[in-house]
Amino acid sequence: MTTTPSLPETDEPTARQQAVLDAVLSLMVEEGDQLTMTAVARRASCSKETLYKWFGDRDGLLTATVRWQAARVRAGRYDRPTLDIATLRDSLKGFAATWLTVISSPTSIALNRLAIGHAASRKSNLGGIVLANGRFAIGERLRPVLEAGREAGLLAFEDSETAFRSFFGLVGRDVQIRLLLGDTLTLSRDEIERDAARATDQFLTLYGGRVPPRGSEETTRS
Amino acid sequence: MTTTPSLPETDEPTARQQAVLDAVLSLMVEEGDQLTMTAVARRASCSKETLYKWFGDRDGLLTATVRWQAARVRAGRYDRPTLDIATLRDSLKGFAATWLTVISSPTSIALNRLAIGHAASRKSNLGGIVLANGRFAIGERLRPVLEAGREAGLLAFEDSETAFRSFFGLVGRDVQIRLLLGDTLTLSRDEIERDAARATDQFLTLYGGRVPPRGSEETTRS
DNA sequence: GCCGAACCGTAACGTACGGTACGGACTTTC
DNA sequence: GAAAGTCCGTACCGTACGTTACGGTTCGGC
Repeated sequence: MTTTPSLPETDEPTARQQAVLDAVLSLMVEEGDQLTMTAVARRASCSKETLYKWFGDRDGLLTATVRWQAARVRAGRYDRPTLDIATLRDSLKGFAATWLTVISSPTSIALNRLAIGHAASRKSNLGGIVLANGRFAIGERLRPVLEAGREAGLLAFEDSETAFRSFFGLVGRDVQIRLLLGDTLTLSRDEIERDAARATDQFLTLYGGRVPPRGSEETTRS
Repeated sequence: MTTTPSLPETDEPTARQQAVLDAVLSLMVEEGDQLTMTAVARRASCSKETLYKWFGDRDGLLTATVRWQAARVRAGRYDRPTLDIATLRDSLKGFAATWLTVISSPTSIALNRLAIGHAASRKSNLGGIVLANGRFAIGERLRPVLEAGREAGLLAFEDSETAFRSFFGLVGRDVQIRLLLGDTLTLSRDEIERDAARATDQFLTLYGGRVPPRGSEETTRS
């Protein structure tokens, strides 16, 4: 309690601090459980005293790590959706592929495992942070796309949130829970592209509006 | 290492041992993280020595608990599917409702959190056991239903596993990951019924065979 | 050249918890 | 009715790890 931690909430960590957080991430991916303060200090070539001065305590370090990774993932940006079906399909497919890539990455798996483990106890809701920057962030970013699609008559739904949740399910299916539980399941670039296309076509079949999804093509097959 | 644990793999635990395992489950749900051997002994009114004699070590106790809960869930049984669309729809809807009920139960949440936490380290794959008795078990039980539906011309797909994964996604959507991460999300009996019906109708829209899903009804709405 | 701040490496402390040992009580067996 | 077995309650041990403290080094400012 000598000094207040220098990362209260919002301000960007310094380059050195970012290096420490990257060390936490790499250690989390490689060692999984053994994420001890001593190991972090050794990997990051810094002293434990510095860790405590910067991040307060272990939870502070983990929280900063989650925020740091979230900020990195948030980097991607998406255009304003236009009004034709091809662009809409491309936007959805891009979202799906990005999402699959994220949830199947070792970093995401390790991070979600950590947050889920912490959600079991009460303190320091890493789970809430991960939810806000993962599931809910992508929902918010996809919403304008869906609503633009509806205004253009390409989609039909009452609640964009409900529609998104179906899309979410069609894209992710059982992938995330299987990976979190340790199933050895590798998604190649091609598989991700194919799954994204299939999920998008299925979503358009279910929620397509007055305009038929695409000519006379059938859409349920991959 | 004085005595070999009396629950090697297969045989049913005694009534007293079942009471201990139930104590573990209740403790897991209530206290989440603080699942210590001392706490289990106190809750179950038994000695730690007895715990170690019966279950070997902590992992043995947790493994036995997972198996015990799995055996309890597996109790449900399903009829041979018949050939008309109404029965198929009822079977699918029943599966969906059961699955939603299971994954939203506090016991399942606590158990999956524990298994996911353990999947991070190497030893003792609780994750594998949970996967085998959860995700994969329900897949195996649903497969004959799907294939009977295909043989009757009510469903069209190449791979039943692929079809099931889409059904799985339409049913579960983001529910499980949100609950695991600590989102406060309560599913009432009515909501589960409605979600199960919606997912089933959507699945039949995507994978319905030569016979149209049902008369002239639309199926994307809940 | 000197001072202080920042930081590294490491040793030390306190605690929590998995695992073990032991005494006492109750039940079963002969 | 005593010996043996089972199990409860509790004290104890060893270790791992979060947290703190301290000496030594580097570096910018004067």
